[in-house]
Amino acid sequence: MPTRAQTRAATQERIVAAARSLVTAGNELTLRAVARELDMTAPALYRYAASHQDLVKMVALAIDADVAERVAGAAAAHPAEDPAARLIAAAVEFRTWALGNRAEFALVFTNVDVECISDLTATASTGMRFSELLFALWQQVQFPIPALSDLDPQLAEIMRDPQVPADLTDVPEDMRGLVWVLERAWSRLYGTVTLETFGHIDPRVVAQGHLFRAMVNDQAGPLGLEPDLPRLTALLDELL
Amino acid sequence: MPTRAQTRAATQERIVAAARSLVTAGNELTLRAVARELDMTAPALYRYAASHQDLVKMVALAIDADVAERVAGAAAAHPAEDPAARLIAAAVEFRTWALGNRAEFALVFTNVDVECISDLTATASTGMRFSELLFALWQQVQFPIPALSDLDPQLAEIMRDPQVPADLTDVPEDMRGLVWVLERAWSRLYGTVTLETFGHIDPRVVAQGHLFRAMVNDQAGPLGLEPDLPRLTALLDELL
DNA sequence: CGAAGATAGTTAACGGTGTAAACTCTTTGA
DNA sequence: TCAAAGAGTTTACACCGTTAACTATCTTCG
Repeated sequence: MPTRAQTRAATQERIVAAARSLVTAGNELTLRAVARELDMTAPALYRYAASHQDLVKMVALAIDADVAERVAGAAAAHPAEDPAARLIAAAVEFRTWALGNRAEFALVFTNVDVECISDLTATASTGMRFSELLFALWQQVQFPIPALSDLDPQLAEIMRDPQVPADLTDVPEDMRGLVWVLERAWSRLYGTVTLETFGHIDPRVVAQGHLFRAMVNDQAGPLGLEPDLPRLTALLDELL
Repeated sequence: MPTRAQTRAATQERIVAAARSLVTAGNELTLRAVARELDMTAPALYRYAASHQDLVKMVALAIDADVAERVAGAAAAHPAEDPAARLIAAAVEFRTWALGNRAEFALVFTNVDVECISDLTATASTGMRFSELLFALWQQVQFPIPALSDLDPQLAEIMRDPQVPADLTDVPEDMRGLVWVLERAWSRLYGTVTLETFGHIDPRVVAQGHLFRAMVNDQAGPLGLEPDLPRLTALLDELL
C-alpha cells in the first residue's frame, strides 16, 4: 500500500494535470473546477496550494517545463553536430506552440502575477533550453562574442555573475560576453513571438511567418550562421 | 440643463475613468467595484457596457489612447526638425510607462481576450504614433527602404495594402517597403519592452536599461541614425 | 400640451468564485 | 498504544457577473 507521501505526491500531480487540462481546453482555471475534475471539494485543494494564485503558479511552472521539453524535443530531431538546425527547430517549435496556445503562453510568459525569475530559474525553464542550444552552437561556430572590457562596466559586472540563463559558471571569464549575446538573442525570439501571439501587428504578416523569418535572418549574422543561411532558410520553410 | 445624451456621455466617461483608476491602483477591475466608485449599482453599468469583457475593452482602449498621447507628448518635447530625437523620446516614454504600469500594459498589449487589431486600428493607437514618428524620420533621413520587388511576393502584396499602421495610403507604391521597415521596428520596440516588463530576463539588465539601449543601437543602422548616434546615445542616457 | 415610449437607474435573485473555520476520519511515529 | 499530524469534508461568508422585473425620469411627437 502506498505511503502517505506517495499519495500526496500523486494527488499533487493530478491537481496540476487537471488544472492544465482546464486551461488547455480554454476553460477558466478555478479551484472549484479543478476540485470537480478530481471529485474533491475546493477547500481540500488548500492542502496543496496556499491560494488560487499559488495554483496558477504551479500550473505555469508545469507548462513551462512542458514547453521546455517540447523545445528540447524539436531540437533533438536534428543531430548534435548540427546545432544551428537544432536552434532553429527549437525556435520554430516555441513559436508554433505559442501561436497555438495563446492562453497558456500568456499564463507563463506575460503574467504579471507570477514571479518568474525566482521560480523559473530554479527549474528547467524554456529560456534555459535556448541558452544551452546557443551555447552548443557557439562551441561549433565560434561566432564573435564581445569582450567584457568592450561592454558597459555595469553590464560586464552582471555578465561575470549571470543570474538567468543556463549554468555557465564554468565558462571562463574572457568569454562571458557570450551571456550577453545569449540574452540578446532570447530577447529577439521572445519579443517576436510575443508580438505575433498577441497580434499587435498586421495578422497576415504573422500568418505567413514573415516577421519570424526576418528575425531569424537578422540573428544569422551575429550568430555566425551566414554561410549556412540558404540551408537554414529551407529548413525554416519546411518547419513553418 | 444637460440633455440626456450629454449626461450619458459624461457617465460613460466617469465609468471608464473609475475603471482606469482601479486598475492603476492595482485593484481588481470588477463591475461592482466600478459601480461602488460611482455610487451606482452594478446592473446599471449594463446600460454602458454589454458585459465585463466589454468594460475591459473600453478601459484598454482608453489606456491605449492615453499612452499614445503620452508618447506623442514626449516626442513633441523635441523640435519637428529633429525626428530622431522625437522617436527616441517617444520610445523611452513608452518603455518607462510600461515598466511603471505593468498591469495596464498587460491589459492593453498582451491581453488574449481583447481583440485589438479591429478596435485599436480605428482609434489613435500607440503603434500608429510610432508609425508617424518613423515616417517623419524617413522624410528627413531617407534611410534605405527595400523595394517591393526585393521582398517576398506575398509580403509585398501585404505592403501594397497595409492594414495596421498609419494611413500611408498616399505613400507611392515604390516606397511601400517603408511599411515593412516600420513593422519591423515596432516589433523590436514592442518585443524589448514586453520582455523587460514581464521580466523573463535578468532583472539587473532591465533595471539599467542595457537591453533597451542595445535595441536602439541595433536599429540605428537601418534607420540611418549612425551619424547621429553619439548625440542620440547621450539623449538616451539623459532620458532613461 | 400631453400621452406614449425610450432610457437610466433601482432591487431582488441566481449560480459561481476564493477562502476561512470547524469538524471528521485515517495515517504516522514515539 | 495513543497522541499528533494530515487529508478531506461540510458549512459559511463575502464577493463576483448577469438576468429579470420594476420605477422613475426624460424625449418625442400627435
